[in-house]
Formats: sequence, structure tokens, C-alpha cells
Amino acid sequence: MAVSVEKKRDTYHHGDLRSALIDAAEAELTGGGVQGFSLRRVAARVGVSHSAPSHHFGDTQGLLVALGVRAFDQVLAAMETRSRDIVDPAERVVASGLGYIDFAQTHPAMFRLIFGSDMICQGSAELDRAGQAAFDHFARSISLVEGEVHADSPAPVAFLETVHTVWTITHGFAEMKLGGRLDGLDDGGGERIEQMFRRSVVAVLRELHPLNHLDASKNCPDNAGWAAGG
Amino acid sequence: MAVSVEKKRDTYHHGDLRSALIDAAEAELTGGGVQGFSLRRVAARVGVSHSAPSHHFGDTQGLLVALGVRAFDQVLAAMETRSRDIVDPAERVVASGLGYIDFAQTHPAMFRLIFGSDMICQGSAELDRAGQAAFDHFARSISLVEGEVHADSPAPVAFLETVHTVWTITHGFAEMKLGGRLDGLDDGGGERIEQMFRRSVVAVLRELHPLNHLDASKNCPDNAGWAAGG
DNA sequence: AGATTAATCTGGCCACTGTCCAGATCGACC
DNA sequence: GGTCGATCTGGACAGTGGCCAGATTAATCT
Repeated sequence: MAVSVEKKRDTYHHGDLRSALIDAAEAELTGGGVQGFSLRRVAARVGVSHSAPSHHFGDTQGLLVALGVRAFDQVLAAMETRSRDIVDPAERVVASGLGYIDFAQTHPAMFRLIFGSDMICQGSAELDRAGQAAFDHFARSISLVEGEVHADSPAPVAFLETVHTVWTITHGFAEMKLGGRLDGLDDGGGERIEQMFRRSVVAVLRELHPLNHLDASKNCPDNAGWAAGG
Repeated sequence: MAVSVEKKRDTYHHGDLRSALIDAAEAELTGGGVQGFSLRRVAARVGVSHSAPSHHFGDTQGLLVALGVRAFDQVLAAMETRSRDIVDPAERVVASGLGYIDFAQTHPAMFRLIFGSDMICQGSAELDRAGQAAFDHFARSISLVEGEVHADSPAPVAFLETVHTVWTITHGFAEMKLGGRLDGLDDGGGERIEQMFRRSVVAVLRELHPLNHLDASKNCPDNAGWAAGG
């Protein structure tokens, strides 16, 4: 057996078992993927009985939902970290998306947990909140492109469509890159994929504001664009 | 137990067990999702011993890979059916993508199997071929937009980038719609989402050919575009 | 034809899993 | 100090996938 008991504790009660289990679950998921996830191994990792988790999460799914909340928070953090220092509004949206894509690449199991799996089917309130927070980040970035803020009044439908579209395109790139289906284009560092993503987002944002100053080739070293050839 | 033995057979050998198992696996997957998949239930469904599948597929993953090949073929068929009668080149690309998105919606488990799960991690040759066939369909449609065919000479890099981008955007819409993350925009029939997808694809294709005749609003009842508001 | 070989399928075994439940232990509050 | 509820344990149970020896049958060879 490869997995052994990590900690022997002298007290009967753990003290902070709930968060310890979430930590262990993340490590377990990162190591073995969504498919090989085992609740008993998580318990053993913390050094606790195999049925202890049920008292905190009830179910395996309960633990994974709690872990999914953390995953959404991590996605949001990755987007914020990447986009924080960018001043250009459009490039800020791109940077948020790149943070999203990078998170999928560096934490594939956590990303699959909240998106690709059916272990978290019914949305808990906490999970919805965490997912909404990630969406709101996109919405805030895009509202800067638009130049206005929909703080009090409800956002117009067209604006929401743009946010959803940008999120969708970002998610598409994250999934395809994660699945290795863009490997044939990658010249090693992934700059080409990054340019493809940037052009896609800018094209959509330009569709929103055809008359403003958005320029797709502004941050592109290869000025000729898609049709230029390699 | 809800699942019972479907067929009692008099012969010791089944005759066509391999394809029967794939059929049963698809039914099982459709019913219970990727997570609740059970190889023993598949065997019981066909009316065969629980270890019979191993002689044909070796492993659970072997069976799922074979099922994944079928899933890719179904995706391709959905794209071809939807785009067959469309003459306008750009709208043909859109129609192929809509077939892709529709398949994800109507066959979520099969779609998740080939994309969202880690049960099929290492690509078998058959699976790669089936996935490549779906990609080639996109490539052929887009080459019609470009007006030239790269039959003998290798396709230029910029063209491949466009194909990958269109596929990626299509996949993003499929995933997000499947996850219910676009439900807030849907006015019931999904026409709004369809328009969002169409505009995204056309914007990308226009990026490829800025000077040609592509018009995003050609097939859009709402002529004002994204920024018009609801 | 008869005999040998290879393919196919069975049923039992093992380790492992998630969930349930009665009981042990212990912190908190009256 | 005593009671109550939260926390944790360990055993039980059905279900799972992979393995293996053996039964059965189709295919092939002589």
C-alpha cells in the first residue's frame, strides 16, 4: 500500500478536521485525478477513521462540493493575480482569461472537478456563489472596456451576452489546451495559443464596440494577423 | 436492483459480444453518467458473465475507449447532418458547430466521456483517428470560406490556427451550455445562444479574411448586433 | 473424418470502495 | 459535577474491477 497514515495524533478529537480533510482531498485529487478519488484514502491521509468525513460532509459528493468551492476561489485568484497590474482595459480582459487558462493547465484535476465531471451535479448555494464570483470578475473587466459600470441598475442584455461569450471562449481554450488538442500549434512556450486567444477575445470585444480604439495587433509581435501564415 | 439480465441465450458463445457490449455500454453511460458507470452492469445487461468483457477490451478503460471512438463518430455525423445542405460557406461552418453543440446537449454522457473525463487519458490510435476526422470536417468547411483547398500541399499555419480557434470556440459553447452556465441568457429555444455563437465564429472568420464578403448580420434577425441591447 | 489448437465465456477469488450504524470519547453548557 | 450533543471509531454490508483456473466451443490442421 503506497498511502500510509500521515499523522498520529494523541487527542481523540482532531480539532480542525473539516479543513484538514479539504486540504487532503485537494492533494488526493491532484495526485490521482477525479476518477481515482477515494474518500477512505483522504481519511487515511489525515490519520482519521474512514467514516469520520461523513460527520462533516455527509457524503463524498459533499466533500467534493466543498473542494469545488475552493477550486472556484482559486480560479478567481488566478485571474485577479494575472490581471491586477494591467491598465489597458481590453488587455486586462485577456489577462484574466489567460489566468483562467493557466489555472486549468496547472491544476487540471481541480479544473475538471468543477467543470468536466458529473460528481458535482446539483449546485449548492456556496458553489453557485463561488462560480458567480468568477463570472463577476469577467463582468467587471469587460465593463471597463465598455467604459461604464452597471453597479446599481441591472446590466443590459447585450453586455451580459458579451461577458458570457468571453467566458465561453476562455473556457474553450482552457479545455482544449488541457486536453492536449492544441499541442500541434504550440511552439513550446504557448505564445502562439496566447495570440490566438487574444485575437479571439479582441474580435468579440470589437464586435461590441466597433467604433472604439481597440486594436487587435497592439500587443501582437506578429503584426500581420491570422491570415499571414507562419 | 433495477438492472436485470436482458437476454438469456442458449449458446455458450454470444456470437457478437464485442459490439453488443459497446451498445450496452452506451446505454449504461447514457443512463448513469460517467461517474456511475459499472462494467459489471454492462455485462449483466448483455446477459453475460461479469468478466467476459475483459477478453474483448482487456480493461474498463479499453471498453470506454472503444465507446469514445463511437462518440467521436457521432459528433462528426451530427456536424455533417447539420451542415450538409448549407451552401453559404461561413454559415456552413456555423452549422457544423451547431451540430457539435447540439450533440453535447443531447448526448451529455458521451460528450463528457471523450472530453471532460480522465478515464480516456492516453490516446489510442483509433481514438486519435476518430478525433482527427472531426477536426478535418471543420478544416474542410473553413477551407471553403477561404476559397482554396489544401489537398496535396500541407495547410498553412495560419489556416490551422483558424480551424483550431473555431473548434475551440465551438467546444466552449458546447461545454458552457451543457453545464447550464448559459441558461440565464436562453429565451427558451436557445436562439440567443445560437446568435452569440454565430457572431463569434463570423468574427473569427472575418479576422481571417478582412476584405471578403462575410457579413455577421446576414443570418441574424436582430440586425443591430451585440451592442444593441435586448 | 478426427484431433489439436485457439478463441470465448464462466465463476470464484481478492483487495478496495462508499455508506450505514451502534458505541466510545470528549468538549460545552447548565 | 452532571448532562447533552458533537466528534470520532470500528465493524458490517453490498458493490466494484481485475485476476486466474477451468469449462465450452469454434476454427484449423492432419
